[in-house]
Amino acid sequence: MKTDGRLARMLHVLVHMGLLGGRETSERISQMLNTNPVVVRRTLGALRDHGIVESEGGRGGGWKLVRSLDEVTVLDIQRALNEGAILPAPLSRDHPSCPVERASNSVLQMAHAAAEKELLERYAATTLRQIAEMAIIDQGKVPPKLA
Amino acid sequence: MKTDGRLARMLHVLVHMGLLGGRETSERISQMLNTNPVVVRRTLGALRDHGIVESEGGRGGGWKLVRSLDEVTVLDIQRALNEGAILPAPLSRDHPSCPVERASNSVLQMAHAAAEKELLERYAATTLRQIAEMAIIDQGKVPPKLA
DNA sequence: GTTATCTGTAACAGATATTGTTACGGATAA
DNA sequence: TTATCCGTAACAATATCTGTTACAGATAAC
Repeated sequence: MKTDGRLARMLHVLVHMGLLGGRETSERISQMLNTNPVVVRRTLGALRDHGIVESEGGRGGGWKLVRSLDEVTVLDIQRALNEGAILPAPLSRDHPSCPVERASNSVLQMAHAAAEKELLERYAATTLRQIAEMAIIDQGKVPPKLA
Repeated sequence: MKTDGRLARMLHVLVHMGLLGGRETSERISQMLNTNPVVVRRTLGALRDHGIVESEGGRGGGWKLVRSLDEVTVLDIQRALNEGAILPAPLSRDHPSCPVERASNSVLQMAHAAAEKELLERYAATTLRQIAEMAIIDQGKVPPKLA
């Protein structure tokens, strides 16, 4: 299964934006993410539609985090990127009326629901501020002069 | 993200095979799964390599469940199909030395590990027998004459 | 008002993974 | 010897994210 790296990238860049405070162009952000400005505009566009960042065109324009780092959770970003289930159960639909298929699907459905609940709780409990603080501590652990 | 339907399909068909008791051809199994015999041979081949089913070629050949329904868990099937992580965290690798990227990845890694642990526990606690019993009860709930 | 910046989007190729098909070689029992 | 069946290669179809190029529209500087 291929992983979707947008959530990790958005967490990364939003924390940078929150720490820097000002407006950043998609060009600069694309350098932070080692990718293309269009990819940045495409993905940040979803966050703008959910009121997490704002964009401004023209000279001096760019992207800015609207809410405080304390007010944004990992779950907020996840929901902005994808409204559906995070861990959809991989069910089969070969013979929907077959009791065995239904029982198999039911088992998978319940297990995935429990896993998703665990994931959602942690996503909801983690703010961008906490990530920023982890990063600052990490930075202190490995001073440039010593590492 | 596209889902991988092999686990659900294998649970479905293994329960049928366990209840029927005998040997089934990939042609018949493909009808249970509403698909192609080659898909069946491909997927059941992975289970054979893990000692869950056996295959025999030639006339009268086919596939047979080697272990009892009580002895096979959902986790056994999952592991036979895919040895890797079930819920790999979608991390970014844009700037591996950036503390912010590392902190973001760390948060995602821990959350997914917790979710996967929950999922594994349920997979390990569910046997094919339990699925078979659920199917039988389900069948009783909706008698053909009434449904 | 012209120009240099920036965003918004369409369009298309590339990578990856499962699924569906066809084709054919090899093995086994009647 | 023949009718079955598995094993596997090969290829197209599908789906999703990603990377790129191209261009239209908006905005501030001059």
